[in-house]
Amino acid sequence: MEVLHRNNDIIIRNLPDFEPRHIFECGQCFRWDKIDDCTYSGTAYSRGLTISRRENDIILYDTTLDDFENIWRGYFDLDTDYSLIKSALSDGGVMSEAISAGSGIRILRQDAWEAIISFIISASNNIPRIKGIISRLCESFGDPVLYRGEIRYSFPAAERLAGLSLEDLSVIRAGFRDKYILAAAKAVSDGSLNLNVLASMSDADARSALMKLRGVGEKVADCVMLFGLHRCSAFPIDVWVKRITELCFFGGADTNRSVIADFARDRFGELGGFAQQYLFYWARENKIGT
DNA sequence: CACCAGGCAAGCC
DNA sequence: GGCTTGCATGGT
Repeated sequence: MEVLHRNNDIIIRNLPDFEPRHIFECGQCFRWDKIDDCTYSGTAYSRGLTISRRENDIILYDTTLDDFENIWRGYFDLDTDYSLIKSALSDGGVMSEAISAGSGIRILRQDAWEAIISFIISASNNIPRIKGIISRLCESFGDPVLYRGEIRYSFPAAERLAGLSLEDLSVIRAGFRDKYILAAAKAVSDGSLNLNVLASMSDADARSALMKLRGVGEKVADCVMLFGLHRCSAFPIDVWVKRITELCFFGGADTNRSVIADFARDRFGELGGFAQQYLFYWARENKIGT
């Protein structure tokens, strides 16, 4: 991986296993929008960015070497070798098919607080609407962020949301999830859920600490584990993953989520989260079960 | 225009 | 413990 800094752009030469469409359309994040087939633009860690693939190069537009090293290098998980992960998960069967479909997926290292709120909002919701609610949340309560002459908004801090009333929050139209958002904000801002401590906990302890929050069950907790804490053994089982695993590994039979979770732990182990993302992307791309 | 969405909590047995 | 039901809102 060779990193060049030209004008205001960062160019990464010959970066394999990186496809913006796969990364941003696999359901892990909600603040990136498609510009064209190879280009997405979004906001993370209070920074705007447009990122594009040109052949084997990745271009990060209008950013700095400091932000690349301090934010984007980690955010895009650039120091992880996805070729190793993919070959370990390949089975010559359905996993190889799924990996082939989403070969450029990477698991973003997102902010834990943003992941908590984003996946509380995701419950019984569809992706376009989740994005809309989060967008209104940031525009209403985040801080302005300037990028390429455009005003964007940071993800609002827990302390900011903790001071709101349900009526204040009603502008984002989150439905029944509004009270969960406020309760989580209060828990984080008053220290009853300390995110620094959470990051240092064992997987089991972190998961059960998350599940003490209202609106956080097993699936949402696993999404926060995987996307917000980068605990890569987590295997969130949503409707898509349930359908695709039943179809591929249980002969299409309706299967209890705890049975699927046990299967995933045995089959994928520490790579469960990667397997889940390839399966999720593949299932959605092929509209499995719809 | 019904149906359902990257579920969860509460209430039941 | 496992199974049902209500939940706010709007995308398809």
